[in-house]
Order: sequence, then structure tokens, then C-alpha cells
Amino acid sequence: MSTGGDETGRQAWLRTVAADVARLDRSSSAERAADVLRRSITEGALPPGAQLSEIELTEVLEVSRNTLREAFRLLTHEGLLVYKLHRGVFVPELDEHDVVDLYRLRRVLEVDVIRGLAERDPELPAERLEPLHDDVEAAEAAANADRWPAVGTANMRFHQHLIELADSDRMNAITSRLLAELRLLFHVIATPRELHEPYIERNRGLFELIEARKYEQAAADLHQYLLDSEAGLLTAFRDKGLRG
Amino acid sequence: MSTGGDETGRQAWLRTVAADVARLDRSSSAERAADVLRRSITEGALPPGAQLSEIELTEVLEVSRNTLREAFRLLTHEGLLVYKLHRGVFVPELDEHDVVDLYRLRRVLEVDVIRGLAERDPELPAERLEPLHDDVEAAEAAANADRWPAVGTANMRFHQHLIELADSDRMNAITSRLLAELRLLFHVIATPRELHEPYIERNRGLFELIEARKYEQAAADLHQYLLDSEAGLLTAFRDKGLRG
DNA sequence: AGCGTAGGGATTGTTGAACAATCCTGCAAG
DNA sequence: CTTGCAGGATTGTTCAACAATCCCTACGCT
Repeated sequence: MSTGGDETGRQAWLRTVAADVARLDRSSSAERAADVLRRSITEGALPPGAQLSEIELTEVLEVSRNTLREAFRLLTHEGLLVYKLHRGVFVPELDEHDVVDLYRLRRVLEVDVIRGLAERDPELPAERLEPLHDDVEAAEAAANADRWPAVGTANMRFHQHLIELADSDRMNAITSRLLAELRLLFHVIATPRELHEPYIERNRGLFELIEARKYEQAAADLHQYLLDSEAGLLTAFRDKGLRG
Repeated sequence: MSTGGDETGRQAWLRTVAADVARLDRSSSAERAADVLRRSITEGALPPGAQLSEIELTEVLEVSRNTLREAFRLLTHEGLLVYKLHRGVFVPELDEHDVVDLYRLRRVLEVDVIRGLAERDPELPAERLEPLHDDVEAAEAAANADRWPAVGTANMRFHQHLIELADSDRMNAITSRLLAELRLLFHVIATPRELHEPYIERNRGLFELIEARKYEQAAADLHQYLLDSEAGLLTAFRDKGLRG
């Protein structure tokens, strides 16, 4: 935080600037358009099943059709859009089958990450757990303020940060996509509170187990946690199916 | 094999035709261009590090620049190309770190698929194992003919078919990408024989264990199999690094 | 009335040319 | 040896147009 520069401080500053620069002038138009659309989708403004018209969006986003189509491709890769040949792009409508598929992968990856921590315990500095802790507290704060979508977001980030402990770029990318698809599923649920509330406490329990290095216990808990979460989502989904 | 039509024979024929039709008139230009490039990359014609010039490829592939760029995006999502802003697209150069990352994921997924088979044993008809058997024999035949790249391909297909036993679209997609990236790594190895030969026999052993429904044994074998394969690839890679 | 079918309008797929922005190279100056 | 500045080449993006395909409606037939 000092203005003068010891070596480590200066390098940290340089890294920060480099990150900012990279963020500003990255692929630009196409990715900027993708950012806006990603937000609209994950926040529910564009519900599952909605079609994205090209001419409409070129006007709103102020990009050319070709650039917009590049943005579509980016989001398609993230699972937030699907292409139907000669018909356009749509926000995907996921079903129970997708819930089962997504949770199977989540269980495999997340549980393995926890178990993997045991093998490299000494290497893991305590700071690495800070993001998890922040997410736990953010979820609790959002719950106290009755902001349930924010609880869901904090919950997502908790699991993303959990995966990041494995230091695997590919696991991070896969998880990012899985959680984005999960967000799509949440939007068909009418009662986010019942869906997210139980896991605020369980996230804290999980965090404390990891902090205490009780990895085997944490892995077992997380496994059951994800089974319960899947079951809850499935029932909520079927209720929705009966009503709609 | 008969010309006349019992019901199952006729339906199989219809499915084949439908698949061909779907293959022909799908997204077309962009995907057709991507197909050609994918082949060139996985077969080594475009080595890691190579840059793909837009104007050159528009002439060769006979598509417009915009369409070509859509093909680039598709292949980027498969991990076969990387974008560098304002510099172009390149065939990625993977290193030891990527080997470790890729194999960690392979172990997690493939071993879990095997273990998962135990829980749904009765549902799994014997026909589901035929693709695996074909791949084993294809690898052995290719080895007898000294066609080692073909051995590598059959080996890849074996593992892809293994994952398909889990009936998870997302696992299939992830694996497809992992194996494509692995192919990129093989191209920097000078001696494909030493790399692939040991696993012909081990694939057969694995297949027989699965066929005999000894899933726990199969999972343990596969785990060690992948550890050995990773180690072999790493040493081959380091040798290459010393020579180059 | 019910059903298959042809037309019309709207949307997507693809092209080609053009311009702006950026990178790389080489060279000159300090 | 580093720094700064052209010049040329390549990528990023836009625009306008045309072709191909899909959806919907209206028509004609039985």
C-alpha cells in the first residue's frame, strides 16, 4: 500500500496494471457484446427458450451482424446459447436430464478436488482459502438482506473458487460452464429461497472442514451436499412441470 | 446384413441415412472449413506453433474471411487453435504443465465412469461394449502393420468409447476436447511406437475386465494405466526439450 | 371440414470490398 | 544497447448485397 517501491511491491503493481490493460483492450467488440448478452442471460432478462434476433441486437449493441455472430459463437461455447441452423440462436431450455448430467460432473470434479488437497497439503497456503471465506460471508449477508438471487451468485462463486484450489485451467473452464448452465436452470424455479437457503450453512461447514484440513470428511459431506442439491432441483423442476 | 427388412434392420438403415443427411446440410461452410482444418491439425500437417493466415486459407478453403473466422472460433472452442489479439490464430504449443493437467482430468473422468458402471450393471447390455472391442482389435491390427499413428488413433477412440458408456453428453464433449489436445502433444514426440505400444495390451486387459464386470479391478488398473501413460509422455517430452 | 401444398415475407447464411486499428520489421538517433 | 519512428502487412470491424432456408398463410383438393 506504500507509494515507494520495494521489489515485491513494484512487481505486484506491474501485474495489476498488466491485468487492467489486458481487460480493457481484449478482443473488444465481439467480447464486449458477449459480456452484455452473458449478463442478460445469467440474470434472467433473456429467459430459456427466447430467440435472439440478429437485426434487433445489432441495433441495441451497436455492432455489425458479423461481430454479433462472433459473440454468439462465444456464448454458444459457454453453453448459454444454442444454434439452430437457419433458425437462429436461442437461450437453451434445460430439463431434468441435464440436471442429472450436470450434477454427475459436479460431484466427480468437486469431490476430487477436495480429495486432491490431502496429497498436497503443505503446499496450500491459508490465503488460498480467503475467496471461499468471502463467498460464505457474502451469501450470509445476502440472505439476511433477503436478496436470494445474490445468495445464488455467492453460492456459485463458492464452488468456482473451490475448484480453483486444484490449479487446473481446464477444470476451471469446465466448471465455469457447468455453473453457467446451472444458472439457466435456476431461472425456471419460482422459489429461489427454498433452493438456496439450506446451502448457506452447509457452505460454511464445508469451509471449516477444509480449513481444519479434514479433507476426507469434507469430501464425504460435499458428495452428500451435491446429491441433496440435485434432488431439490429435480423436485422443484417437476413441480414446475406440473404447474406449467 | 440381409437385403430384406426385418424391423430392426430397417430402422438401423434409416438411422444411418438420417445421420448422413444431418451431416451433409449442417451449418455447412463454417463447419466444413473447420472439418478440413481439424483434420490438418490432428494429423500433424499444421504443427503446434504454426500460424494460420487468413488470406491464404480463404483461397485454399474457398470461403470468405468472415466464414473462415467463424471456423476459427469453432476450433478455438475445441482447443485446437488459440487466438492472439491482433496477431492471428495459432496451433497451440502445449507443455509439461498441460500434460499434467490433461491427465488429471482423464483420471478423474475415466475412472469415475468405470466405477459408475457397477451401480447400473443390469442396465448395460453387452452390445455397448462392442465399440471398445473393435478399437482394441483395430489397435492390434495397426500395430502388426507398423502403422503407429493409426495405433494412437485407435487408442484415442477406445478411451472416447469408454467415456460414452456413461451416457453423459457433457463428459463426451469434454473428453473429445481432451483427446484432441492430447493429439497435439503427440506431434512433438519423435517416437510414437514407444509411446503407444505398451497400451495395446493394456487396453485389451481393461476391456476384458469390464466385460467380466470386475469394475473395481478395472478402475484400479485404469488409474495406474493413466499414471504410467502420463509419466511416459512427460519423459518423452523432456527428452524432446533437451534435444530441441 | 380436413389435409396437403404452393406462395410470400422474414430471417439467417455467406460473400466481397473497404476502412480502421494494431503489430512487426528495420533503421536511425541518442 | 536502448529508444523512437516510419512503412508495410495482418487482423478487427463494418456495410451492403444476394442466396438459401424457414415459417406462416391462403388456396385448392377430396
